[in-house]
Order: sequence, then C-alpha cells, then structure tokens
Amino acid sequence: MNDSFLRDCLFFTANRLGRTITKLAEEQFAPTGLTPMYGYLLLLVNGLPGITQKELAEKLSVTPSTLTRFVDKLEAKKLVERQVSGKSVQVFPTDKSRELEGTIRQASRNLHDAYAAVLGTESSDALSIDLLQASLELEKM
Amino acid sequence: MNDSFLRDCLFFTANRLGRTITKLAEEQFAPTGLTPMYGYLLLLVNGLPGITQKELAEKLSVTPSTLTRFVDKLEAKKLVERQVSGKSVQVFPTDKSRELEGTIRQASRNLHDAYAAVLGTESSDALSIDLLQASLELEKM
DNA sequence: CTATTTTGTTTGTACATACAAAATATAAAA
DNA sequence: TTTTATATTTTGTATGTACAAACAAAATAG
Repeated sequence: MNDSFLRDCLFFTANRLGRTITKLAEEQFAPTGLTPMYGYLLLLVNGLPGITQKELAEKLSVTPSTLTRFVDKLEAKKLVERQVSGKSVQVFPTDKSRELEGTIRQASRNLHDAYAAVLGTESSDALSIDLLQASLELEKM
Repeated sequence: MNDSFLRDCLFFTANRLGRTITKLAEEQFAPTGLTPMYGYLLLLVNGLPGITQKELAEKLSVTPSTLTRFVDKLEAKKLVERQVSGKSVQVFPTDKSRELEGTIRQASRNLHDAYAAVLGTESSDALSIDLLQASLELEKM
C-alpha cells in the first residue's frame, strides 16, 4: 500500500519531530519546574523586561490568546508581573524568575547536547535553521 | 539580549514549523471534513483493512491512548469500524471512508503543492525526509 | 493447570494551543 | 468633544495529545 505520506508530508514529519523532541525537552527542563515553552518565555521576559504580550506572541509564534494563557500561569506562579500600558500589557520579571535564569539556560544547553549527541552537532544545528527558515516563509503566505 | 534559542533550539523550531504547517494543512483538508491527522489515519485504514490500533499508533507515532481517541471519533462518524480480536482491536474502513479516499489524496496533493510552491519542491521534500530521519533517531533514545 | 507477567486498549485527567467573539483602551475623525 | 475606528487582550470553547491507572486478554513459568 502507499503510505508514502508518512515520510513525504511536511505536516506529518514536522509534527512527529515536534512530539518526539517535546518529550526530550520536557525531561531536560524538569529541573526548572517549567515546560520548555514557559522556560523560553521567561528567558525573553528576563532579557527584555517590559516586553509586551504582542511582541512575545510574535517572537514565540503563538497566538495572542495562547500567550494570555501562558502569562496567566506564570503570573500565578509569581514568575512574571503584568503592567497595563495603554492598550498593551507589559510583562516584567520577578526576583524569582531572575533566579531561575541560570537553571533554564542550563536545561537548554543540556537539551541541545542531548539531541546533538544523537543527530550530530552540525546537522542538528543546520536542521534547526532550516526549520526556522521554512516556518518564516510559510508564515508569509 | 540573547534570544538565539529561538533559532538554535530544535524543540522550538520543530514545534514552530509544526504549528505553521498544521494551519496550512487544515485549510487544504477542509474539503474532506477531516483534520489532516484523521485524513492520514483513514488512508492507512483504507490501505490496510484490519490493521490493529497498535500498528496504527506506531505508524503515526502517537500514543495508544491518543489513537483510541482518534478511532472513537472516526467510528462516531461511521468512517471506520472496530472489531475486537483477542487483546487487539482491528480497524476496518466503511463504504463512506472508501468514498473519501480520493478527496483525501487530493487534499494531500494540494497541501504538498502549496508548501512546495513556497519552499521549493526539492528542498521541501528533502526537509521532510530529514525530519523523519531525525525523529526516528531521537525515538531510539 | 493455575499464578504471574506481559501486551493492548480504554478512561480520567491535564495541558498546549487555536479560533471567534467580547471587552478594553487608545487614536483618529467629524 | 463626541463618535468611530483600530489595536490589544481576554474569555469561552474546542481539539490534539500525553500520562497514569484500570482493565482485559494472552503468554509464560512453575
């Protein structure tokens, strides 16, 4: 039978890799007490205190509604603070999130090391760039 | 600030592309009345009548519990039938699903054409193969 | 041939994510 | 200055997906 779509279809292969690497990433991020997405969100907020939700949604390529939910959770954990500013909402780090910065960066490095050990450093880095490039082009459609 | 993880981290870039292409795929699959994942599941069942849920879960790289949910929905829509066989469950197509086969294959082609028009046929096909290869290797971990 | 283990499925629950519609707040126009 | 338009966020709701536990059937060991 013809099940070539299992390898030929970018929808399928991209989401498959997404599921696989999410699992690996969650393991590596366990010490942070956060899932990888929340960890990266915190890095952005720590690095750009006062960044708006709109900007965060764009950088992370999630919808504004999703971002609202993320910030709700981080706020509940006292990891960020909201400040309304005109029609935007700015997001600020807390002491607690600044303390987590190092742990998150370490988890991120561990994740990279883990998959690079399997896929090779060169090729996994190249793959990541190709993926970003592809999504940027498709988002323009 | 250092937000290089937005391009260097395979967790992030794979899932980003996954979100982007899922949206495109859902548009192209709209005429089938199914989301892409369900469409591909039906193609597998049509091509291998009596395939077990375990085999389907492996081919699609989702967990067995997820597959149960998928089959529940397709069964409710009269698009597949279950038949218990020992501790396994075999899944069979219905007339309705066989009628949909052509529509699904067309949607799949349209999806491929849509992203190939943006990314290039060669490079999008190569990317898809790289993605599958990467997930196969990471799933061995 | 019974007791234990393994394998496959289902169910309860939880989270990430999206879309559409509603709410909010500023900016622009009249 | 009141009205209208626009940008941002939030809320309601829905789907995909996972894990852990429960369950059922089969395989294996004693």
